[in-house]
Amino acid sequence: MRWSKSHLHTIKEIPADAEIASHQLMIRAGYIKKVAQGIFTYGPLALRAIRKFENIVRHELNSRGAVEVLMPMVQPRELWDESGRWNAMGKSLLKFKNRLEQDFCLGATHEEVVTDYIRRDVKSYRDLPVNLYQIQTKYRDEIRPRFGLLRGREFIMKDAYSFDSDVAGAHRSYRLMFEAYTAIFKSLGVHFVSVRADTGSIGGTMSEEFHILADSGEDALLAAEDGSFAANVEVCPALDVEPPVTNTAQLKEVEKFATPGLKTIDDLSKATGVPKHELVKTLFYSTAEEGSKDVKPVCVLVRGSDEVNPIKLKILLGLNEPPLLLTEKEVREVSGASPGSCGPVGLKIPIYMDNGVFNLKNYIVGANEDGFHLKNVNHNRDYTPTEVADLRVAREGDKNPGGKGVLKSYRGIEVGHIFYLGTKYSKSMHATYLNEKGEPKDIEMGCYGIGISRTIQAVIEQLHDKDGIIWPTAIAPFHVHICVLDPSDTNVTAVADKLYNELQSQGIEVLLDDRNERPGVKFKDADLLGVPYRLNVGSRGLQTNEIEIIERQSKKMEKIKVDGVTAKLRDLLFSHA
RNA sequence: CGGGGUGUAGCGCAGCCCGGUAGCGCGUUUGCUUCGGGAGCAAAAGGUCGCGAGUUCAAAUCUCGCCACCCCGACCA
Repeated sequence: MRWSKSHLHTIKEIPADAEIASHQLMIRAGYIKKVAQGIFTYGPLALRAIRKFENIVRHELNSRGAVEVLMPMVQPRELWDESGRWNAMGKSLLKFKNRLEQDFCLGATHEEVVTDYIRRDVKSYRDLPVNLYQIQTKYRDEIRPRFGLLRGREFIMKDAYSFDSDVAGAHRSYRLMFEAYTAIFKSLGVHFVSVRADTGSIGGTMSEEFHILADSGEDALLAAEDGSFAANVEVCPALDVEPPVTNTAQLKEVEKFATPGLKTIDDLSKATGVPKHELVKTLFYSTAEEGSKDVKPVCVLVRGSDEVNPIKLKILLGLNEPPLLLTEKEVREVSGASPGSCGPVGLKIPIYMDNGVFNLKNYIVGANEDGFHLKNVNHNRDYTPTEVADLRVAREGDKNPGGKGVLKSYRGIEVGHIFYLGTKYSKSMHATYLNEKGEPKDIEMGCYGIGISRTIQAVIEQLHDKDGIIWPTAIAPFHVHICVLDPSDTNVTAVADKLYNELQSQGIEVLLDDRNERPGVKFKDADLLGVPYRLNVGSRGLQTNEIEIIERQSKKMEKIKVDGVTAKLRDLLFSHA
């Protein structure tokens, strides 16, 4: 591709509305242009990177028996009513009416459409298993789009759906996709991890996320250093390194004492001298469905040093969404006191206790009376917890639930997510098959997503330096970037053109900077765009029949004879594959 | 939706407090000189100051309303 004819435009200045490096670089390098909040046009170079990544994905999926299809972006309400998600998806599903006042939505995900598709054709166990996927634009009406392609409203996604006749088969399909995803992200040459994850609104019982590691990532991850365990903090079991010693202290009498103005655990710890991990925090959550007037409050107890993980509460209570904290007013109605002075004693609602509280004795809690706390409180004497469970947020330094050692924290960008769905959709949408005995059975399903456009930017977020992007060869828009340093020198342009043609004939993708610009401008732009190898073709070097080859990542330069360039690049690009 | 902030030339910003000629840098166009890490000089084009109303002789500037965008929280590939 010749720069002069390719609508490539870079900018020097950092755009004001881009916060993180990858977003700034994509805009500066002209890869993307914002059209509306969270909606972008992909420029020619971005599209090349996207297509390359798509083809890696296709290759790994096809080779494992998945079949590509393409489903509609506009979907009728009826299908979403069948699964119950027309309402359950909430506002992230963009709904609209056509001229006949019929309801439609833009595809945010395709479980409904794909289940409808297969149920029309799959009749027998002989038709299974099958795994269908597509690469397509999705629309989700995100609350707050940000970070460019990392959280867009419109984005390119690969979504795959597996259909099996039994659980064992579904697990095989799941493992196969796990292997495919591992191969896909490995081929990008980035640091990534797979972690245990929450299933969110998709549903299902088994789920793993793939993350590209980056400090600016939105997800907090915990992983053992020996690789024996990794999870999203959302679902990471919280285990104390030192198992709590059985406290054999004598139970003392409950005493009420005044704590005027003490509202936080910090205040209380300072005033009483009791360390935070021996204090008990009392919180209230609403377990009611969204939009319902009823609050259905529950009480949660954790140590003062811990935080409640609402997702664990969601899972424990079998809710669809993580419960929300009660407002101050609601807390007052439930407990009779404001949030700083609440405790479990005397409450008439379910009380869920975190494991960490269980071994405490003679502890301090709020008295459910403003300005007062109780000391020497003990559960199973002064109140009875409904259930004791793991409810706190795990953190760095906690015991590794999968083996030896402790957990370390990382930040990641979620680029892939695989779910075992079971029969959630096949049941509600009546997707059945006949087994060997002629009995109708619900089809076992799995679904598997990769954020294609997000991955492109996540790679940049992990691989860049102060000068620009550093593409891994696998998804680089071009392999080689030729800088024509003296565009008015016919000898220089002749050599550059010859190389351009010769390299392309060998399957090497070349961007030729043939603009009438000074060398410095071209060097800066080459670094910004991030193509793995750069050739400098200039009159100075051609005096000795030499040109320079520079590796983008290391900035290492080597001079080679013109004749040797093609062989050298073939060696660099393809030999170790 | 809650909290904070910003809207002035294609991009990045100043001007606003204290009302009176719309400015700077980058980019763009033309010419000359330059030519290996974002060149120099000269000239030029380009703006309903987010939108609407109000106050005033006079509003980018003061007041009110609306809109858009950005940042911090609850969702997700």
